[in-house]
Amino acid sequence: MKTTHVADSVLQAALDLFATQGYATTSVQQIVEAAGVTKGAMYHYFQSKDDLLFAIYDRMLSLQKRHLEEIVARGGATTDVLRTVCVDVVETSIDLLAEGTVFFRSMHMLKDPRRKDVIQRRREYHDEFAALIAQGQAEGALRTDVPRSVLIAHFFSDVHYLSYWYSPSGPETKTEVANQLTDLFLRSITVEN
Amino acid sequence: MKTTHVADSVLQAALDLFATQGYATTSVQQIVEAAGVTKGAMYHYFQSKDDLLFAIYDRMLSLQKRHLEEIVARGGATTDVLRTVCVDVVETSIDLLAEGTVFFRSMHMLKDPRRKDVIQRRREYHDEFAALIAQGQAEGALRTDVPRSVLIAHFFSDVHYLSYWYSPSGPETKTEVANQLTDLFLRSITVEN
DNA sequence: TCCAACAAACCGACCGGCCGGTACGGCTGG
DNA sequence: CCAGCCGTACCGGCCGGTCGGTTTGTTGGA
Repeated sequence: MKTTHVADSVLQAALDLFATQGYATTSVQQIVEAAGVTKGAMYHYFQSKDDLLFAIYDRMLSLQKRHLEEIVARGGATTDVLRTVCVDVVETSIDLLAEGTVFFRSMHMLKDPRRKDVIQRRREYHDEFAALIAQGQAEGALRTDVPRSVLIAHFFSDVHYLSYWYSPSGPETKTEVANQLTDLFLRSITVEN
Repeated sequence: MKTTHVADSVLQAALDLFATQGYATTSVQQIVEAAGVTKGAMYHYFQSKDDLLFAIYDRMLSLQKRHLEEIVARGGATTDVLRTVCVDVVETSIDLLAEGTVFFRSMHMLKDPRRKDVIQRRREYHDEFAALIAQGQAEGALRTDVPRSVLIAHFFSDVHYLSYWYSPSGPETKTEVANQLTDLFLRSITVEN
């Protein structure tokens, strides 16, 4: 436990600073000062500044994927599963608001082997969601007159945009927003009665 | 015309590089080399690297605002105006895809007097859109059981996300996508029959 | 129980390199 | 001949990363 204290506080400081100032404009010196450690200590646990960014992404992607798979594994009617997934994705994204901010803003800064890795895992996540939509379409519950890729982009756009407008101290709780956005999304992609 | 040739090519090069590499990781040297001019020439027309970023934002915001006001001034039934606005915003955003990428990714890099200015103009734009939604609600055409701020975020999220997935060389034309996204949005915010 | 021996954790001064910006001089069209 | 236009060489500063050395912890043999 004691061993990872330095690494943890560095990661937290990096996350905060990256989210507020951006990755490129945050110096390693700022990070270690905010974390209360020295550069030497930091470079003992991380190989590069890039490592910090990747660690943030890694944690977020792992958590999101785990959530998605747990819900899908639980089973149920397709539309119910889809609704549960949507609500959970929004709620999780609100929990990880800072990570999301950094993710979308600074992904292009990752060096190449790791950037490819992140893109691939993100794609897998998208594909799993796409499979749910496809299943709903096959069952006749979801509309097919709009390309599936557009439907998916339409959903993830909401998730993506959260960090640009949602504030935990605002009028709505994360659960309310999650249900509202999910409702708007499902209403738009369900076949007319 | 000749006078602005240097300024134009610098701006174009800056836009391309900012969109692909990010603002902070693009050096002034790269920009002037890509534009085929020298640093001295560039600094004759721009005061700082910041100027380039602001010029890009300024052009985009002006164009978007002009479009919105023209459509609103043209008048008509509220829901028709709203549809026209939505389609136009998406189409315009696709035309300015690179600008959008830079905007959302690098806005936090703008120095403060100008950042405030950009945020303010963006807010005015949002407010004008919000007024349209409010009018639709007052007429009973749009639902009121979801906070208006959420409805608005729901729309702008689509616009925002375009630069992350849409490609002009992809299967769908900008007009198709504009109509599809507008349709999804309006369907979700219209009152049930 | 104590100490030698070693490893891991950590420190912080330092480095090469690049970056935004400037100084200044020459060119050139009117 | 002058005023704007542009080229070039250069600067101070900061940044990511390193490296030799010190401290702290741990192990094992007598």
